[in-house]
Amino acid sequence: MKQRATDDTEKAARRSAILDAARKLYLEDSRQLPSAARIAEAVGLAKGTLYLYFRTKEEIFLALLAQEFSSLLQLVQDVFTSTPVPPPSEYLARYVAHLDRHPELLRLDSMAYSVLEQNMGEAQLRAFKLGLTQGLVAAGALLDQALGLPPGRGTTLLMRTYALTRGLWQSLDYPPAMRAVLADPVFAPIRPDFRGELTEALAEYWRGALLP
Amino acid sequence: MKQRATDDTEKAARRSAILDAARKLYLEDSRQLPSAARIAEAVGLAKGTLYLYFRTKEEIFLALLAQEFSSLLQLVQDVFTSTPVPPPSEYLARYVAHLDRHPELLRLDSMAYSVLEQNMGEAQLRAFKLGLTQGLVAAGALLDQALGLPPGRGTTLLMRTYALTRGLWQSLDYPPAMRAVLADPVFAPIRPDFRGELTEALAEYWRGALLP
Amino acid sequence: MKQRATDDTEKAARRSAILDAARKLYLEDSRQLPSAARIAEAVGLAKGTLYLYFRTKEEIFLALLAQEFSSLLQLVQDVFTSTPVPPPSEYLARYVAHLDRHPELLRLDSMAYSVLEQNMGEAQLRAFKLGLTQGLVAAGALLDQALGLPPGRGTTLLMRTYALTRGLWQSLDYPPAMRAVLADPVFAPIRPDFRGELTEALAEYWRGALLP
Amino acid sequence: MKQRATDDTEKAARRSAILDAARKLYLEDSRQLPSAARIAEAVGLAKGTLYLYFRTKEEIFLALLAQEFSSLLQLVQDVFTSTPVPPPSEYLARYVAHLDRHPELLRLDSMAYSVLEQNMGEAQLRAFKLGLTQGLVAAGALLDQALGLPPGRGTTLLMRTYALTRGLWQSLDYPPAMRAVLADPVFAPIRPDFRGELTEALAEYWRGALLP
DNA sequence: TATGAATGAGTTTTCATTCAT
DNA sequence: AATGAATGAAAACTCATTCAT
Repeated sequence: MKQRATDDTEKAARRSAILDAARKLYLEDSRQLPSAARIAEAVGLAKGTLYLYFRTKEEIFLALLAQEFSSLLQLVQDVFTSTPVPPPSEYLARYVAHLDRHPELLRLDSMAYSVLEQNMGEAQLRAFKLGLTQGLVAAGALLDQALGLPPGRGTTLLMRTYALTRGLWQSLDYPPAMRAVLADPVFAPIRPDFRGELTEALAEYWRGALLP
Repeated sequence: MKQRATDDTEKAARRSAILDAARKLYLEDSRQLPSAARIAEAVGLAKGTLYLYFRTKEEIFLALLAQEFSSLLQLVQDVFTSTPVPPPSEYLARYVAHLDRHPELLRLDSMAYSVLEQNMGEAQLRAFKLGLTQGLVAAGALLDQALGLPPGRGTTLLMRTYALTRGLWQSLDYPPAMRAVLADPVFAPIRPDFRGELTEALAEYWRGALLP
Repeated sequence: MKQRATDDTEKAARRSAILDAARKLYLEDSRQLPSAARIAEAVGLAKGTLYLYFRTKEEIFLALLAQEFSSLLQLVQDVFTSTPVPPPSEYLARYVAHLDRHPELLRLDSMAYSVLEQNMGEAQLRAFKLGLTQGLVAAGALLDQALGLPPGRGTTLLMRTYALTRGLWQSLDYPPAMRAVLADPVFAPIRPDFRGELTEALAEYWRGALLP
Repeated sequence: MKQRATDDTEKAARRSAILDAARKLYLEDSRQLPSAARIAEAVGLAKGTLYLYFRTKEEIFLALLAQEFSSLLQLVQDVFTSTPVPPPSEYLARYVAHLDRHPELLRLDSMAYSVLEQNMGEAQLRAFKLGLTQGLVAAGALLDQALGLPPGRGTTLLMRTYALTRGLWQSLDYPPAMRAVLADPVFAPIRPDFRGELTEALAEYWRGALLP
């Protein structure tokens, strides 16, 4: 990395490096957002420099989340613009696989509700939410087209799909400290196998949703 | 309230008073858990006294959540032990209505993921989770019986139902600061009408899940 | 000092101990207010304990200043309630001596203008100023009586006396770094002898003010 | 303004532009010195450029103060070199009027004590103080001549006059937050009318000082 | 000369929890 | 059992100044 990021490309790279460091640190201990000091140290920048690229620590977190959502939505495009159009089940399979490869996504998202309250300007929240919505609507439109759904229906499907995903995650993914607890047979009925449970639940939901 | 709680009834009453105060305070500002000092003041006890009834602040929060879940599961019993057995749609309608009357439930639950990580002993988490599971399994069994489902299926249904609920809530309920933002027409596609959205999504899910 | 200050007397003593430590530390380096951490360490209390006695660091500073002013005004009483009533010149001599014995007074006061802006609630400022005014008016009334002045005149005299004092101090007392500079003969015309200069200036002012 | 200041005239102009911007910004909010970034922005220069003209931010502040004092001393010349020599009262009237037209003077000066401590090299302080002294001595000499005073007496008079001024200002000018407070009748005895109070106090002082 | 990206020191305050009374 | 005084860890952010470009 150059000593100074002077043009826009270099600046974007630096921004990106900060996000990468934050993600990495977060995965090491996802009980809490890494401190600004640790992130700075990990990127090899001074604390103050972080604040040239993000106005608050929460903004870093939000940018990370935006990246994650963006790549999740990208999947819709990847799947439904290929020909012949694959069946929804293929999308769901790849969706689950994507979440598996990006364990930070649902963890970050599950902290979002608490974090967003704390230190975010309305404008920043709006921008974040707007970007998300636009991506969602665009992906939904693709779905409408590929599956011959009425306009807007794809967006709804995607949103409910993600809602079910997030809800299940929070029921089934427990902090390390909790893992031991869940091994106990009394917990069998809630089978803490996120991937299998998600696959099945989504299949049920989509079956109901796509009924004529 | 007596000055000193000597017998078990009095102690339970005091415990209960603490939880009531905590719930009330939380509803006044659900962006964060009320501080131990404020709760104490609201119940009319000294700060230290709180710690005679709960080991940590998070334990108060967890006890509250347990109460909420318990009353939500109670609904299953209320509905499915009546004769003739009402159709699932009635359960769903009453479920949605219950959530409406208990706005603290989903808010508390949405903070749980972050909070539980922070300051909970494993034993306490286990106890909480165990109680929840037992209630869930019992309610699931009732469902199995009433609807003639295979054993364990009711539990699964209830868990997925709640997962969808929680996931949608987090997508659609935004902090006061965010409300204004969501009013913007660009956000129309994600219709921030939690109740309607939930009703429809649950109907779809149950339709898919109950298909032969 | 007891481990815990339970009654009001002990609390007042603790408050006082904090102020004493703050004054001592300030005199050691009057370029800036000592940090909360250093004060706490000096009194032998935890940082947090300071905030049980004062709401902000600035409040400590203000309380200190209030003490100083109070003892300065006390002097008026000491002098002008004795019989026979001594001449004003005696009061002035003792006034100058008092300032000499309390080097922190004028230093603190000279920082006040900047500090007060920073972190003070209006209510606290008001309380401070009000106390000061009441003390000033009471002392002024004593002066009126002792010297047979028209009502209110004593207050005015005292205020102007202090104004001249503070103004001269700021012209003549320079930070250690500056001392060397002032030794230079080119500065002779402004004779950096605060005590002498003050004595003479006050004599002139009072002469003019007490003319018939 | 040219892009690059190459000769001395251009450099002086740039220096002057910086001071003007600093003064303007300071008047907008005199609770604190404007930040280097804001000054740079206001002049249309980069932050770094400021440091080509002033070594520290405090040096900017000091240069500003020097300007102000210089124009205040200029008044002595304006008044006492006219013929016939006007009475001291006229000088005092114009002195008060000047302060009225230059609200930044006393405000800046009142912050000086705190600020000067913090970040000034001894050499810079010396230069500042020296300039001030020379101006004061020169003005004092004019006074001696005009009023037939013993040598050095004029300098003393001016210094004490300014001391009284500064001291009264600090007693009577309060930050905006304090204004509301002072409106309260309990504060009447200290009549927060700087101009009137100053006029009267100076009259008394000069009367006493010019007595035979 | 001018720029502006990078630096990094520095400090208050909150609040869950403990424990002397 | 109840009190409430005492504890102390923990971290974001600003902004004057430097120096690579």
